[in-house]
Amino acid sequence: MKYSQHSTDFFQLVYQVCREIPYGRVTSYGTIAKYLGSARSSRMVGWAMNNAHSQNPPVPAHRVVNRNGQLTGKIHFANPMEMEVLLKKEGIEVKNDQILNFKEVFWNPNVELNLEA
DNA sequence: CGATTGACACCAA
DNA sequence: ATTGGTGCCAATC
Repeated sequence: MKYSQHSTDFFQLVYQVCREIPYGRVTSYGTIAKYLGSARSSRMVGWAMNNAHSQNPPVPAHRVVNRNGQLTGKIHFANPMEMEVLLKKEGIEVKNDQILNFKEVFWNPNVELNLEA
């Protein structure tokens, strides 16, 4: 059932941004929300991820963590441990559900996408 | 339409 | 520094 798959949907925007995340990079919910114009909708972003797995091209939700760089959403993955594995495969150091070099791999769409534009 | 939810973020104690 | 509570926005039931 296609609930709201219009391109204007907030969710779609979230998914789109998530797919924009470069390999080996991660970002936070709040950052995405801010990029979309709703800085206070960080929770919405996380919720959007709830349907991320239902999207046709599954969004790399494993590259999205909270502002602490903590893998809070790993539990929502089919295999929670897969999130860590995926991140590690991308060169991201994950220890105890915490991205060690979070600051290094952090990707800021507000900045990078603007520079690219 | 009203109430609840949700993978967060921020402020206060 | 750590813990707890509140706020926010949109979607879902």
